[in-house]
Amino acid sequence: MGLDDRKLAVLRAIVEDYVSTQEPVGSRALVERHQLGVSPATVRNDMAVLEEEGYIRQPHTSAGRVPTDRGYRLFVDRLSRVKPLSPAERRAIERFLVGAVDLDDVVHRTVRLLAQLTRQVAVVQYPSLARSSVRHLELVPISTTRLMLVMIADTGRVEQRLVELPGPVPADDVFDLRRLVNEKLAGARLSETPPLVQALVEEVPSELRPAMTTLATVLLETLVERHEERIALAGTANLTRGGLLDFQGSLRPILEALEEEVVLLKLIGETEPSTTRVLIGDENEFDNLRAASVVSTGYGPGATIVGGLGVLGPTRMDYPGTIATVRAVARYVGELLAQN
Amino acid sequence: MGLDDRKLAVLRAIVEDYVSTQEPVGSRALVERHQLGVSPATVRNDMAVLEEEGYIRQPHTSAGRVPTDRGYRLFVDRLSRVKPLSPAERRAIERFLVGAVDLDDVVHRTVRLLAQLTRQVAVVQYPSLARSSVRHLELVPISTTRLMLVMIADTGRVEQRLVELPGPVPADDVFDLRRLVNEKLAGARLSETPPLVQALVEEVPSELRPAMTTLATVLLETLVERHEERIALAGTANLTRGGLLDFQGSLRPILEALEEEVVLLKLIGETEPSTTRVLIGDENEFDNLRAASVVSTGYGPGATIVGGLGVLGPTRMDYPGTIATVRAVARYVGELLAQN
DNA sequence: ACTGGCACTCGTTACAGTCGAGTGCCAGGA
DNA sequence: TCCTGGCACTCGACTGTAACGAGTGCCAGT
Repeated sequence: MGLDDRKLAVLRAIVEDYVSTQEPVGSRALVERHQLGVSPATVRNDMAVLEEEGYIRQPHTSAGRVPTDRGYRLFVDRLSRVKPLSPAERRAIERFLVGAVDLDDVVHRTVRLLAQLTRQVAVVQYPSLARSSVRHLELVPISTTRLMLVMIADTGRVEQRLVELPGPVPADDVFDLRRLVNEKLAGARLSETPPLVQALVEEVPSELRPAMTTLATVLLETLVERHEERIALAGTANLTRGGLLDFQGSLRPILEALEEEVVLLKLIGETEPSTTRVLIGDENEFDNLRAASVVSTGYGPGATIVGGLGVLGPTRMDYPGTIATVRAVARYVGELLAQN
Repeated sequence: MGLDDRKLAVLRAIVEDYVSTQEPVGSRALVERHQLGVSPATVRNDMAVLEEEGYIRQPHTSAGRVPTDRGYRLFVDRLSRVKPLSPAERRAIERFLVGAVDLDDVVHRTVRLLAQLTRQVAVVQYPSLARSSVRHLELVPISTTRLMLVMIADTGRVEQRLVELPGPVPADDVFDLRRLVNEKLAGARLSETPPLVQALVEEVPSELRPAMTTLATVLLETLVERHEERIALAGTANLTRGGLLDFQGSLRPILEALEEEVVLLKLIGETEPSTTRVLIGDENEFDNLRAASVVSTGYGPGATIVGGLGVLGPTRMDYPGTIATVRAVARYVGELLAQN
């Protein structure tokens, strides 16, 4: 059980070397590249203990050692030192994000930036509707029996839906509907709208009742149930970095997982606020992603969190660097959002 | 030069066999699996000619033959028979597309459907703004100096942009701006708006002039220059089908190309109307896609074309089947759009 | 508690040999 | 003239063997 300082140092050295060389690391190489102050034989003894405890393993009998998921976990929790961003990286972040023109633009730039800086697959969740408030609802007549409903949230998100009315509704009535809906809902948190919408249907003058009823249905669907979350993805080509060694030879399961919004949301959807979350290997719940790690965090204007972002890569990844980058990008995006 | 009927039949047989088995096909196997009515030796002579003409080649001296890009081209142009969709496929298409609730939904369902049916990477271009008309422009005040501009196109697309006004504009003025802008632009084709916007700025009452000027800038940017085209993608996991044999061992270049919207647009952006376009191997202009083929076509309500869709896969693909599917899906989507 | 030394394991590489699919070519026949 | 059977040849795929070497575990010595 007892892992003295040197054993921890050995584990750290193994992780660092393996991450950078991608090859199992042996005892001799270790003492050469790090100042451990002991001989290879001693290191071997330490390694035997580390292996017994499940922190490292040998791919085959006569090979060096490789960290296990558990080893990475220990490394991340206790051994990694914060790696400050290089000035070049800071500059890249700033340069990349100025000039963003609307929310879509911000999200797209962010996700590309993250992919580029970390050289991994980047995922950015649009500001969650659940955490947004209604800024304005617009009703645009398409024909006498059709409306386009446009919802603008305070986070900048815009959602639209076609509303098929039960019968023709004159322009004046549409005007009234718009006013009523906005009076009641503007400023409300999305998550609090259902009772308000319900109340609306009941309060509305009887001639507007049928139209309002269908409108309410669509509203609830749009605001609460459907779509809800959107996601942007970039850098899938980075999966091919490191040949086929990572991901045990097949990108198939990874690519499949990346196509599922639900999966991505679970991965980067923020849970505890403002912490950076690291999921290593089989710590995440999806079989397809057993060979991958995810580093994610929440972002938002000021202290509030409106969405998550993160990256996905091989378990053999540069955790300190990636964590630093993810955090930095999240902070910058938050500042950017605060300006709007 | 002269390719008699039998030689063409041989080529067709080679393509069909290679597509289904993924292995170089030899003369004996050919006569066994197809009723060519001649001996292997004869087929070998024909093969020699086909090879000389560049339609097939041998991976190595003692192997069977494999079609070249040129061979596929000839096959697609002259040898493939139309493959009718199976009833199951027809049903899948219908089932998949009913219940789509707005444009985003239509596009997403379509792209997933295409990927699923063809088992390849599917790409769907949103209805091109260039081919859309303005249905309505909405101005939503965010603060006294900020507006959210929302443009709704007749194709269902909705674009939004934040407008930073040069100074505070009272609500009444916003109201006027909205009316003016809609009077002038509603119904106009997007491509025809620039002069109209220009005229607007000049005609507007002087107290609205500064606001209208910035608004005009943003309008032009939104309507004509920026974003312009959007794209949906699905089925990247299908790239891993067929092991690493397709795409000469590395998905890297393919994945990189798929991340570039510009590339995708060039590939599936429709050129001549209503034709199905097939780009085989190096016929397309991107080095990264030398090992891939693209089947694409335009779609739109009725006879007009508003966007493109298609699939990307290995040159060794089932062209007749893929072409049939792409066409069918495009037709259904067109019908769906016509209903709105 | 650490170290040098040593036997051992086992994946990697190189090389030789066999097998067999597939070819090109030629001489003979319809 | 065109097709066919036959035959020698090529060359990749596979198999078996041997040498190599990185790395280990263990033990005796300091």
